[in-house]
Amino acid sequence: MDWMQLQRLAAEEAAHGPRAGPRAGSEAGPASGAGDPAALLEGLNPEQRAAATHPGGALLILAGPGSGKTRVITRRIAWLVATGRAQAWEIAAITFTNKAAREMRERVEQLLPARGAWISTFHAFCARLLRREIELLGTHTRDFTIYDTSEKNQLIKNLVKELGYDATRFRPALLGGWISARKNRGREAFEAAAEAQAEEQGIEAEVLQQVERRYAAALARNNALDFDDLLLQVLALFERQPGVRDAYARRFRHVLVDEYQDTNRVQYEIARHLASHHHNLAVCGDPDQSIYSWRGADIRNILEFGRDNPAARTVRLEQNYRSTGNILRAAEALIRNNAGRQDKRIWSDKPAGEPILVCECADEEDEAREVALQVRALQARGQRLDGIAVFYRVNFMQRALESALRLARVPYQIVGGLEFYDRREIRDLIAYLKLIVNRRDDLAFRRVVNVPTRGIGEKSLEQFSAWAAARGLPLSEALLHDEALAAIKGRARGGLQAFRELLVRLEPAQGVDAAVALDLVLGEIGVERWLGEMDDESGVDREANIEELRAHAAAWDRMSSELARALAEVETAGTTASATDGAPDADRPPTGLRGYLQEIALVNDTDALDAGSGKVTLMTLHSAKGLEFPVVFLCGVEEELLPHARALQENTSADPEAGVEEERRLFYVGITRAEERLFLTHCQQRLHFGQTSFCSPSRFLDELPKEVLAGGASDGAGDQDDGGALGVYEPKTPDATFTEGERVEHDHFGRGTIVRLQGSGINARATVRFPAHGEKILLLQYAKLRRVAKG
DNA sequence: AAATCCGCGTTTTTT
DNA sequence: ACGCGGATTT
Repeated sequence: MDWMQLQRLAAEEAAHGPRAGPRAGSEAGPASGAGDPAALLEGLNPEQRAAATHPGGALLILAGPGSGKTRVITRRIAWLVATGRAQAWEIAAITFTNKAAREMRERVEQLLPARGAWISTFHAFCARLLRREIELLGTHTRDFTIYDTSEKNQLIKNLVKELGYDATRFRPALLGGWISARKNRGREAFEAAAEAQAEEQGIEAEVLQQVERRYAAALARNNALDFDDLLLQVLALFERQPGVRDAYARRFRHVLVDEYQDTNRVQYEIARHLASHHHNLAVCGDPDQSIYSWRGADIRNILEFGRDNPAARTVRLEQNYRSTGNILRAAEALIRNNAGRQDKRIWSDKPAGEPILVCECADEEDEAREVALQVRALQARGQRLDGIAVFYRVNFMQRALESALRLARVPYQIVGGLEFYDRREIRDLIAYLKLIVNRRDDLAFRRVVNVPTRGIGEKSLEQFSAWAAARGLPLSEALLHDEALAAIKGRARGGLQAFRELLVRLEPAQGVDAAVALDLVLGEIGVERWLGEMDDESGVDREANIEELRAHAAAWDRMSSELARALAEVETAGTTASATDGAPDADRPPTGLRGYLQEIALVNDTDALDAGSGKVTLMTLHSAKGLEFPVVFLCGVEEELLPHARALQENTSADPEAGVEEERRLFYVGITRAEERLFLTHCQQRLHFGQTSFCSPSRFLDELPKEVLAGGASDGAGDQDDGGALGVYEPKTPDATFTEGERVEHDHFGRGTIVRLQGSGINARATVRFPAHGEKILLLQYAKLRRVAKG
């Protein structure tokens, strides 16, 4: 989200080289001894060391939460290079999120002078590979566009309409989901299931198939790939072109895959192909943290790794260096309720620490206020805000938390939750950029052909696109034919002509830096008029957004060219191996406009959260995986939310617990992010779709041992004064000062009657009906209410 | 072709 | 409650 931050980062990077990672402290050890193998192993326990120094062959690292997994992988990479077992560029390390990739890259760079290892997500890895090789498949050029989910839905919607179906009944997002599901899991295996499910929703299998076929064709026509295709096309390439497969398999002497429990079938196969020559495949993961089955992740990949690779060495990292005893105990007690897991110990020699606090709140506003107040209290006791995280199950919960934090003047940053790219002006500009790079992108064409308005309406556009379709031409190419325009009448023809000339003028932008291309577009389209015609009474500052985009693009240009320079040095200094040996010829991440587009397609801007930001971090539980914070708040620990109602539906008859168990793992992931303090909150009621619905505490709360909870049994120590903890929490005593129905007086509103009392302690509130002002909800802590005599 | 109005789905989770 | 898309106006 914070674009200025990225810009600053870029500046720093240019000035001082890579900055310290979020957990810089943990890598203090061998920084000085970079390249010295012995120094690289400093501070590792025997298991960690065994994993880091496994010489080759298959390696399975079963890593409990907080067991130093990232540390082991980064040290391993450095160790492989330092001991001459691999060149940096012969290593592929694959992560699941961009955050993880970024962190790993930074930490490896601290240990290792040489850059050049491919450290990225599966998707980024595949995109990079396809930029070089996709033309071998014959369907796309290397300038292919990557469609994100909303672009994909838009395309599907167009197709549904073209087929003459009603897009409200056949909802594009649903269709897209099924198409994606089919691509990701074994295609045949899932086919029947998806169709059955579709039928249930009143969508005929035939429609699904039709749309699916058209969608695949449209992607090819537009020279575009969706997220799933990035993976699938790599697999197709490897399968159809064994030579290419072998070249990469030879080149990547060592392949490492993190979060292996979350790989899907396609990713599994890609990893196997990559390791098919040297067989040095190291995977790392924790079956108890598998939380992506909805995305096709197959937990069997990790459970059966040993079966796939009989010679595999298994290393278990069980010592937890992160959390206090209480937190760890809670996590362990919880996860034990999952059936059929390998019994894995996690242990720590840390003291029990503070108890876990469970807080019942009246509603989501109350909950958010509670979090804000606790944050302030912690801050007053010297807790840094960037050591605090707030997690929630679903994105919509973000709102209440945000507004409470804003009200309490607590600075915060949000991870995930798209926002920025959803803004119209940003999407328009990006569509222009995409169209410049990939002239076949009809989706982008349609988006911007009338932006700013050129008098081109739906009717004339359909007429025009019919002409193009009849000849199998992309829209931007059809535009060059006078014959196509001749058929269009009125104002629209002039508009199309103007657009044609515009595209011609934008042509030179193809090879330039992103910021330069953006400026060219902005200069050509006439920002004034464009902004003028977008309704601005909503108060959104579109000009500022555009400015942010420019700053972001400029920052990216600087960073990528810097990186390219560094890599060029590696190349000239390093080996002269030929291309057939998989040497890093032309092996640089894309730069310029093309690179920028790839970047923003794959990297959510909010991935770059800043550890030194001085801000509280908000994110979903899914985003939280792999991170750690001294203080964690976990909100909405309620039935229907955690476990989520939808997950409960997915308890199939075959596996009646599957849905709940994944939700339990999600909770487990959340708990184990906390180092010192953990707060769990749940509400009595919550606003859902504008309606209040009642909530009961999550079943998972009952699975936590009472002894680790504040106010829990035994422990002897005074839970009651609660001061044993940070002294933060107010005891939950009912506020006896007022009773419902009582007459009270308020400084501002005058006299009224208490309708309702809610909450307690610092959250005690009264709903008071004032004759002159209606009903008001007052925080008793602040509102000075006086009891008045009746009559 | 743009402006306004109405009804419906939204809220799992991410690349 | 809200925003989007479709349908209806002007």
